[in-house]
Amino acid sequence: MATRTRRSQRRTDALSRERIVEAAVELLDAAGESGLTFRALTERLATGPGAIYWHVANKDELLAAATDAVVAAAVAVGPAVEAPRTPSQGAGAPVSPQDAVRAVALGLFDAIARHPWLAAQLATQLSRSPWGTVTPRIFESIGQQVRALDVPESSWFTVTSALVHYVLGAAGQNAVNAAIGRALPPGADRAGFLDTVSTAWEELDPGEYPFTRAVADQIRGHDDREQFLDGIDLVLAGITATHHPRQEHPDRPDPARGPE
Amino acid sequence: MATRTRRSQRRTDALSRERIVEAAVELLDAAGESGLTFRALTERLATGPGAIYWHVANKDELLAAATDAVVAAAVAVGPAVEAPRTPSQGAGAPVSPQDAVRAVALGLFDAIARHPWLAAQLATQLSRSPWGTVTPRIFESIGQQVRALDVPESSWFTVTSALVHYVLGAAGQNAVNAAIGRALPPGADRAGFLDTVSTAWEELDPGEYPFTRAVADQIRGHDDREQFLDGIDLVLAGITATHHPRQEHPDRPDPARGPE
DNA sequence: ACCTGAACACCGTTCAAGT
DNA sequence: ACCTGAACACCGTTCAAGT
Repeated sequence: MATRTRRSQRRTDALSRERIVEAAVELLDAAGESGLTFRALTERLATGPGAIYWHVANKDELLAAATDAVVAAAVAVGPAVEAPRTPSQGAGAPVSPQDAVRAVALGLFDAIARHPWLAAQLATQLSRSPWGTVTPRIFESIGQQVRALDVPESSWFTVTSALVHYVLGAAGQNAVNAAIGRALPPGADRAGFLDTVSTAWEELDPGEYPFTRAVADQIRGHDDREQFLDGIDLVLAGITATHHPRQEHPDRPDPARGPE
Repeated sequence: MATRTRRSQRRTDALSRERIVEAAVELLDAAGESGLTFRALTERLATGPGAIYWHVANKDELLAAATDAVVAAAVAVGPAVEAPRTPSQGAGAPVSPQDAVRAVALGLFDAIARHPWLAAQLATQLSRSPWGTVTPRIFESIGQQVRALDVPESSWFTVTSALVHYVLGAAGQNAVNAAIGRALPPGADRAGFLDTVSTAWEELDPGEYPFTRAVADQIRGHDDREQFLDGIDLVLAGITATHHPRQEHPDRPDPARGPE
């Protein structure tokens, strides 16, 4: 399971931005953000630092390129394992727009699970340059599904933003368990870890943390992906209740100006 | 507006973890994550690196402490400006649980707007140690409001997690505009910036980005906080539709095992 | 056009020594 | 118990020189 140093890699051909980014992703996967250094990179690519600087401007650009490459692959492929929740019917079977949203969301979720450094990197990247390639890529892949959701066009931006926000927040936070699972000693298992967190939460100060203590037990045996999808469904239900033509939502008087 | 080097600060008294964390936050606010170095810290505190290492273990711990301090202040105070959306009625006026959720969410939103480094730092912190102080702090402050939402206890964990995920994702992404507003040249204004992004999105490849191009115009004149609250309301509407006792949601057949 | 690799400025961290 | 500050290993980046 551990990716060993692959000396079998062809090292004869010329350097390229692509190969550099690929190596960067491998280093990030293997040892996290601190694992990506120009020293390690030059060693793996068998060159000097100057060669790398010929293809990328600096480390920030390299990190951005690595993030973009992983995100691009994630939204292109969709979720790694099972896609829609409906039973398998063969490829090309019609899926509901809701299932399509879930599939895209799971694709990003799984990407963060496979590349734990992605969570913090996405936050950094998005707040550094929203006009970069990463934001439109994610926005587009989710937005295309929103269009099929029968939501009025004036709400497209708001609704898509809400979904993107949820996905990024949830996927980021759930990088937790992926990272933990990797770091766990071979003896301990996932259930044991959840138990540890649950116990830690149960021991919080009762005056300050009454709610967290009360739900601490619900952590045990909970499934990341399942809860992630439950959250998506919550947002989808909210979209239906709020933006569906034939339905009113009685909860909020809408004091602010509506879109457009 | 720019925080100048405050030499007026009393520098006579002893160092403390508190003072170090405070200085760290100031450095982070002034120059971002790269602005926090032990060199800058020792200069500002007029000591040597050894003195700082007596109080904090290393830079990671210092970053975690700074993050926790800012989050603690944010969830304690609530939003910076206006709290509930209802017209002011004096302190202690009854607020709906929905408004309470919005207030807590806005508190975190505003904290990230004031401390742009917080977004990436939260992602890093949460994925590094979910059992740390930051996660329970956020979870508790939102969860206490969820309890008032009339949601069955078996759903507390799922519902609170969904809200937390949304808030972190949205607030993180919206650090964008705060950072931009700061970095903008004095001549350009916010509207001009939004116009730039909007235009950039409109120039994306039509084949690859049809949806993003279609909504690019909706970026112009959109308000961060307003959209953030719209997203919160979407989740709240979803909660009402899904978890409220007297209501069914027809959308999803719930194929997975329910909680508990 | 693309690559080499020594050199530079800067960083986090340590530790013997002081009070 | 708390602080000093020189020293160390390591990092991102540059640049004159090669092909």
